[in-house]
Amino acid sequence: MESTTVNTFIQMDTSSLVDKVEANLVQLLVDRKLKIGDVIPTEIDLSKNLGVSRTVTREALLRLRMRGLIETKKKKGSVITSPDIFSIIGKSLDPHLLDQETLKEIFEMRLVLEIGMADFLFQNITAEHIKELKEIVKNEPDTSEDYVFHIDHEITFHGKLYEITGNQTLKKFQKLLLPVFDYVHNSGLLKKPATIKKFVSHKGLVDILENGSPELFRNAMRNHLENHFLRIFS
Amino acid sequence: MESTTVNTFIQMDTSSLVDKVEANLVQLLVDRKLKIGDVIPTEIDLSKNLGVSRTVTREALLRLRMRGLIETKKKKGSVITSPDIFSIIGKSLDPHLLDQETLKEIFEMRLVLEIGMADFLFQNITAEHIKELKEIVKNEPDTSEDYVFHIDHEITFHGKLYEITGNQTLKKFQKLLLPVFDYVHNSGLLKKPATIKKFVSHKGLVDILENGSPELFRNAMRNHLENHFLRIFS
DNA sequence: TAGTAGTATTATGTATAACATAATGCTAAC
DNA sequence: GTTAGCATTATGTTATACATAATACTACTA
Repeated sequence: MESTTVNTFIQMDTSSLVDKVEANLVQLLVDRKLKIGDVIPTEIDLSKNLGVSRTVTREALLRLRMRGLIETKKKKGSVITSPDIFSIIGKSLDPHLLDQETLKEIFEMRLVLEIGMADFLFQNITAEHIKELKEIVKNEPDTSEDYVFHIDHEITFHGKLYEITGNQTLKKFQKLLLPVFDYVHNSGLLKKPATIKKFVSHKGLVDILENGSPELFRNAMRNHLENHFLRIFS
Repeated sequence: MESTTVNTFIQMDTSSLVDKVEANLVQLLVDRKLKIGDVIPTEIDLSKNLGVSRTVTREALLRLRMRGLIETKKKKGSVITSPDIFSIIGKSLDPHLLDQETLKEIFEMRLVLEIGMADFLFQNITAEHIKELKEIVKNEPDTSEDYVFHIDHEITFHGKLYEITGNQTLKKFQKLLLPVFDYVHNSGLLKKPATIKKFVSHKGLVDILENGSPELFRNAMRNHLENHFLRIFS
């Protein structure tokens, strides 16, 4: 708690006009006064009704557009759209601009996700899924020796796992982070393959999915991913 | 593959001037021509050098600002900042604008994360952490009967767990999703508490962290969170 | 009458100029 | 040496005009 005297001060409203207009428009969406598919008035109409210049209106609309709340077409004006956070983020997530520490942590996060997924996998998996997974890993070498990670193959396999969980948001999240993984794989951050005594391959994972338990799967996945992981930082 | 005739057509460049300027500036960042902390020229200087109007430059800068790549101060101009994806997302993540299915999936995602965290928790946890956790759960009732979830208490406890992992990105991600949880808790989406035979309390979790194993913790956490989870959808 | 070329209309995209405002630095008075 | 007050500067905001692309409309031709 601060001194009572200080607390009597009123916080100034330092927000700009654009801030206010933006908040105003978002509030309209939240209140469902405007629903998905609705077209919103033209910049000029909005400006008149809000009592601000067209410039300000434009900047506010630009922000909404960047947030994925509207789409703007020439002539027809803007229409409300359902925001897909992850695709929005994806557009402005440039791995080149992340520092090494963050990249490492994102890799860790992937590890956490794929270990934590186990229960959902076993809960949702079907014979059909198993079949598809087997198809994916068919041409993969059996042992870990001189096994070269092919990033595309990696993505296909692990992407399938995310898909099996049935959780669209999770899947989108993975898709979002793909460029990051891709970047790490292609940018010399990876060291020589670390040799782990007993490396679990994709085939091994599929086998466990078919015959094993969530517990077994978690350990196997940890082993599998740690092999990647250890390659990033000495 | 399409017909060869069609392929001979050259894709038109439909991007707007603002698009180009934005890409141009981002490229500068990526190429490390501009580093974190650097101040970038004034809008007027940029406009002159790029050969576009101040309007265009402003819009491009606004986009960079929304992407968290720069911060703008009056008078001093803009400075390059290290982008914090999650705080950016947070600003444009409004639970009110998400549909029920997505909300449910985000809750599932939390479950996945907190189960998957187990290994990292046991790897990083110290006696000091245990002490702090015990302090947090001190005033909590022992059994599950008529136990009322206090959202603040929830956040404190689970937030601490994220913190213990030592993964800043993970922690930020949790912080990002907090408004979503808060919204769900306060918006009537939650049904009556589901009665699970053997409910694991926060105290139970701390106990396992002190004396148990990752395996035990995962099962306990699953049990613990499912109690929340079952309250969302009938 | 149907179909198309050409024109009009309209709303966003871009440019320019001017003033408002806030943060910073400078100067002079005490 | 401190501070009030002014000057400076770069962003914030307004206003106006024109460019451009998408749509709607019109009239002409087969």
